[in-house]
Amino acid sequence: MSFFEIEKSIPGSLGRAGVIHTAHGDIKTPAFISVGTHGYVRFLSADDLNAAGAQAMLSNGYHLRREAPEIAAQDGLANWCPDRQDGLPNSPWQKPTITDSGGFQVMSLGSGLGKVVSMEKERGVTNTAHKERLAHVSEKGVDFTDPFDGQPDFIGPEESMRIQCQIGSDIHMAFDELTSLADTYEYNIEAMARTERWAERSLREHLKHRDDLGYRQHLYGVLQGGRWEDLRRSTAKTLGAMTVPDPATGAPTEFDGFGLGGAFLKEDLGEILRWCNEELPVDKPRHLLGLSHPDDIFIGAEMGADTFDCVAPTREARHGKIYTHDGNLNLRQFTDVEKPLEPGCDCPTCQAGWTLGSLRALWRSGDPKKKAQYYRLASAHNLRFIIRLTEEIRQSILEDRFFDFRNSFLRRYYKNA
RNA sequence: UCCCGGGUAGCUCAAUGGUGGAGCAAGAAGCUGUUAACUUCGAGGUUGCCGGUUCGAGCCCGGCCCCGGGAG
Repeated sequence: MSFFEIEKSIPGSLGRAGVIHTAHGDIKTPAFISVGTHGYVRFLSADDLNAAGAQAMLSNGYHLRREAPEIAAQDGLANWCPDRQDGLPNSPWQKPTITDSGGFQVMSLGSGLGKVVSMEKERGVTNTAHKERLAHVSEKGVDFTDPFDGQPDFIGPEESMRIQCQIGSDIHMAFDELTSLADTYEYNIEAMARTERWAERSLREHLKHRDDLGYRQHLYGVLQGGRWEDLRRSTAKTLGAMTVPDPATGAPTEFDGFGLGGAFLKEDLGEILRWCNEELPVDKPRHLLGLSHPDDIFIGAEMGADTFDCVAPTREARHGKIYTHDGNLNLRQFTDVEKPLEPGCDCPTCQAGWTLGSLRALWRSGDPKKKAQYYRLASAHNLRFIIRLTEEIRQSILEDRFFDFRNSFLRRYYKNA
């Protein structure tokens, strides 16, 4: 059985529905992967994730670097009981897992430290001064300063691969450098070429350790190149064709899939994904890193992305944004204890009868336990909303009605925008 | 009844006699491979009341009204 199978494609476009097979279960695509940076999704238990229809969880190699040996000793991330900070009981996820390499932190602790990741042109992004950064890039790798305790850590491709292979996620990302919207064409050439060299080193190291925990772990190469067509097509060809000899058999070995990375302007996203995916091998899965607003998911699915991850559904829930088919609600504005979040919603929160006013009361109370309950209920709702969206996109592809579904969904969702 | 302390934004409190501020709450905006139960932003005032001294009073003086503590 191959790692990835395509079940149906969208006629005339790059999109498809398929299934990824891992040692810890299958992922039916397109799929949204919920983000559990520290090995668990904040304020949601494994049972909550299952109730929301989650198929997989994405954690972070940088943030779990110190726990990695302990995770390996417990047979990998799927079986690991994390020491949770949100008061929920510790229990393992036991389903497919993905880890990011720490490449996002190269930007978020480096050039983007203290800034938001924006897709809006008019926001005018600037880079953080070098001396203020907590991540400094060299050819060898990245010197990080831990944002909490100030401890230094060096992580390069080899270190990232060893960490991820100890964590034992089913899918790893090659160690990459995410550039910011403020970076120039010239800097993107430099960073992309370095990311390609890091990709080869990542693949070489990964092959040494991918079976260390007794099951096959997979590696995705990550595409950068900013908003430039020549860079995107070039790196897609380079990484799509990259091979390294398997240390056991000597057989040329490729990446198992690809991560689509970068900071995007919304208006550029579709074109950039098209450039990448027209060049990448068709039969390998592609993960669009870090996006989940409905318009982005539709563009991603149309342009051939198979999986998505993002902190937005859960973070925005904690910050009072409630997702609905008619657009998002700011919970601050809703006090009606009779009004449902969304009539007919199949999420556990709505099924249990929670309303906008009752959730708002929990959120605005001064009681930490009630607030934690709010975070859980709202996160479950938003997560279910986005997961259901990917389920429906998948179904629409299988039934040959993707564009009809897209048009009706987006028209309603953004009608007030 | 007397003594002491206090009365300033919704709350807790700042403010040499010289343009009344902060934290929290409330309100609004933002958030896209989590430094994020976070960040940003406005708005909010007859300084208990009445009078006096002063160029100028939240502040000093007198009276009154509340609140807390103590004494009897």
